[in-house]
Amino acid sequence: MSSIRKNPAGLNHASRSAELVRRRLPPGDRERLIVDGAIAFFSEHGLDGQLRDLARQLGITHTLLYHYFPTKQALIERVYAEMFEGRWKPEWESLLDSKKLDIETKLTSFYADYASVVIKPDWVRIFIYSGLSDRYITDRYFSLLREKLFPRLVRETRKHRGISNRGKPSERELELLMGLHGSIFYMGIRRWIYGQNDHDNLSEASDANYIHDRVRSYLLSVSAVLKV
Amino acid sequence: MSSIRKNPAGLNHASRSAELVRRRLPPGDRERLIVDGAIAFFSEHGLDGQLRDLARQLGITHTLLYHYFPTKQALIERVYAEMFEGRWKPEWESLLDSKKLDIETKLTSFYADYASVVIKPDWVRIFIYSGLSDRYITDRYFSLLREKLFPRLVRETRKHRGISNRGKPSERELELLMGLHGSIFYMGIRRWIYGQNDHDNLSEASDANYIHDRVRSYLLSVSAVLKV
DNA sequence: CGGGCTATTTACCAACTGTTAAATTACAAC
DNA sequence: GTTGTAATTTAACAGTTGGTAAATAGCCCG
Repeated sequence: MSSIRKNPAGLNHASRSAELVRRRLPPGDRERLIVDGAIAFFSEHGLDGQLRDLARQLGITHTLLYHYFPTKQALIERVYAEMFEGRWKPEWESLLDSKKLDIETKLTSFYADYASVVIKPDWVRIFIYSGLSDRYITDRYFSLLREKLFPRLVRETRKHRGISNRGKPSERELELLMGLHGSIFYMGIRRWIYGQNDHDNLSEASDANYIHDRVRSYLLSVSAVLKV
Repeated sequence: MSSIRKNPAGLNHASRSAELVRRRLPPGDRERLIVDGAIAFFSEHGLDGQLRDLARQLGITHTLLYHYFPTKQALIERVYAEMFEGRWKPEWESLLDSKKLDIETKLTSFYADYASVVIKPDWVRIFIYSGLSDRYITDRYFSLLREKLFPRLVRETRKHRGISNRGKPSERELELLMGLHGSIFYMGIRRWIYGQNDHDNLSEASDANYIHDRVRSYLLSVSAVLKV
C-alpha cells in the first residue's frame, strides 16, 4: 500500500492538459465545473459529443459524470436550462414598454443588448444543434419570443406607422419583422456557425452600429412597404 | 440448393418498408439511388448519420455502399458536390448584370429564384450541418458568393444610391447587404431548422412576396441609412 | 492520527460503427 | 439451359459509446 503513489505521474496517458491528480472537490464545485465544461463542450462538438471526451477535457473520468447526472440527457437538459432559461432579461420587456423612449432608441438598445447575450458561440451553436435534432430548446424558446417579444415589436411598429394595434398581426407584418430579427441573429450564424469571425472590428460596439443600421432600415421602410 | 428460396420472406427483420428481395440494378441506377437517398438521409440525420441506417432506408445492406463509394467521406463529398456545386445558376449573374432591368426587379427576381433553390430542407440542413462541423461546404460556398454575388449586389446598390462603384465596399455596406441576404436565408432556417413550416401559406408565391418586401425595404432605406 | 464518508477511478458490458474479406446469387449472353 | 460477371449479401473485426458495479483514496471529523 505504502508503495502506491497518490498519482503515479505518467501512468495515465502521458500528455494531458494538467492535472492527473485525483482532486476531491466539494460536489457543488465539481458540478459547476461539469456544467460549465459541458456547455463549452457541447457547443463545440454538438449534443452528440461523447462523454469520454468531455470528461477528458475536464480532467476526470467519464464515469464521474454519472455521479452527478444520472444520464447524458439529464446533463444536456441542465445545460439547456442554464443557457436559455436564465438568460432572458425581463428588463427587455420593460424597456420596450417604456413610455418615454422613442421607438428607434427602444429597438436599438433592445437588440444591441439582446445580441450581446445571444450572439455568443455557445448560445448560437447549441441553439442550432437543438434545432437540427429534437428542437426541444428552439420550440420552447420561440414560444417565449412569441409571448414576450414579438407582440411588443408589433405594437411598437404599429405605433410608429401611426395605425391602431387592434387585430392580430398579419403574416406580412410578422414576416417583415422576422426579417429584422433574422438579419440580426444571422450575424451570429455567420460568425459562429460559418466561422466568419475574421473581421477587423469584432467588438460589441461595432455590432451595435450594424444593429442600429438594421433597425433604422426597418423603421425607415416599414410604413411604405406595408402600404403597397 | 433448390430448397433455398430467393428471399425467405420474413427471415430478415420483419417489418421493412418493402423489398427484402435482392434486386440487381445497373450500377448507374443503384448509384443514383444511393446518392439521392444519402442526400435525404444526411439532411435529416446529419453527416454523422450511420451508414447502416442509410442502407436500411435504401433497402440494401450497408456494405453495398462500399461497393460504390470507398469511404463514407467519399459519399459525403459526392453529396456536397451534387447539392451545392451543381445548383448555382450562371443565369443569376447575367440577370444581375442586365442593363435593361431596374434594380428592384433584378433583386426581387434573383432572390425569389435563389430562394426557390436554397430554401429547401436538404439544402439548408446540410449546409448548416457542414457549418457546425468542418465547414467544408460553407467555406467553399461563401467564396463562391464573395466572388460571384456580393460584388454585383454592391455594384447595383451603389448605382441605386447614385454613387460611384470605385473602391472596395466598406464593412457597413456589406453588413447592410448581409442583413438583406441573411433575412432571406433566415426564412429557410426558421422553416427547416426550427421547424416553423406550419404557416397557412407555404408556397413559393408567398415566399416571393415576402422577399419582395425585404428587397423593397432594403432599397427604400439603404441610401438614407448609409448617409448618416 | 485513525476512521468513515464519499468523490473518484478502474474494470467491464452490450450495443453500435466504419470498414474489409469472402461467400452468394441475379441477370445477361451464349 | 449453362455459365460467367459482378451486384449484393453474410461474416467478422477493431474501435467507440453510454452506462453499471466494484474498488480506491482524499478529506473532514473526532
